[in-house]
Amino acid sequence: MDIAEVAKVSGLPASTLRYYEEKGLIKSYGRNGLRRLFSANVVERLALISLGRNAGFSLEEIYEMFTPDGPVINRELLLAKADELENKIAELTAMRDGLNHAAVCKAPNHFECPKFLRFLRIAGKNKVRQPSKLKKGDL
Amino acid sequence: MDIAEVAKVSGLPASTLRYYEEKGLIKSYGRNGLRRLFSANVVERLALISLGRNAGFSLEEIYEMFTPDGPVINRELLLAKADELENKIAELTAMRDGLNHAAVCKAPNHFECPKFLRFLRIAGKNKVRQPSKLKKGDL
DNA sequence: ATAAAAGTTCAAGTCAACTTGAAGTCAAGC
DNA sequence: GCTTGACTTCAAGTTGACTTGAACTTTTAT
Repeated sequence: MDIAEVAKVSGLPASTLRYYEEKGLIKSYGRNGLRRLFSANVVERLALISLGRNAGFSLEEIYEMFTPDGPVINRELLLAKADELENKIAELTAMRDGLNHAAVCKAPNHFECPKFLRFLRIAGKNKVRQPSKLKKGDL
Repeated sequence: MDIAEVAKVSGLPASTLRYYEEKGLIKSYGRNGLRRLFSANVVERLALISLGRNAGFSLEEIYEMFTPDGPVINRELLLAKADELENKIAELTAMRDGLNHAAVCKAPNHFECPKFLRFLRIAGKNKVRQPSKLKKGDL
């Protein structure tokens, strides 16, 4: 497939595909003249990347998950990431419940609603790192 | 509370608190000389902001969720956001399962493992917008 | 054979969400 | 009452993830 076709089926702009290739997240198997040639499985790989991005992982983290770390497969890493997701799922669930409640709650201000505060507290129990970077003693 | 105390209990740097105030996400009730004074409830508000950020919402989206939209409370918006979360939860769950499986899978390459591909496909069913912006026909 | 369409590189630009630095102001403890 | 350290503003810098533009090369359709 050429880059335009990959762009079409993946929904990602060609510029993004070049960028991902540069970062080592996908690769082309060769060239037709100057033009990159991609094999079909790149599409699944891209789906996985999008999934990871959507889940809040950085491109670098995703790269690490893809890459066998030395001779051993990165079993530990994958399990750790699965665990991160587990925590995040719990958080999102609490937030979803909080929002659904807030939408119908009669309290003048959600911070005065005990139910709402309870969801907040549940969410707070799973201290998950922030999306981007966080330094020193944050949270 | 002064800014240092809020920083301490929230875990966020003072610079972030000033930034959030500038963006209208939190407010100080007054000043002691130049110094901002915050009431205690700002801490819960910050927890909610962090939760939202962690869930992948932008500061602007979070601001909108906080702000009653005209005379009517933003019921629709909150329910829509809850729904977004619902989709995201499904995606994260599929990804978590995929990772847990990949960690123990014997297949030489996950893209050849039918189980793994199934998780990918499940995740793909819920088309959720990307974390940042996405244009035209993406995904 | 040739011109348009599509691809290429590389440098620079953009955007959100902060952080950092310089220069100044105050309040509190001694 | 004076220093010191915590705070202030404002402008500029940073990072990740891309996007855009200019200048150029091919492929492909006519």
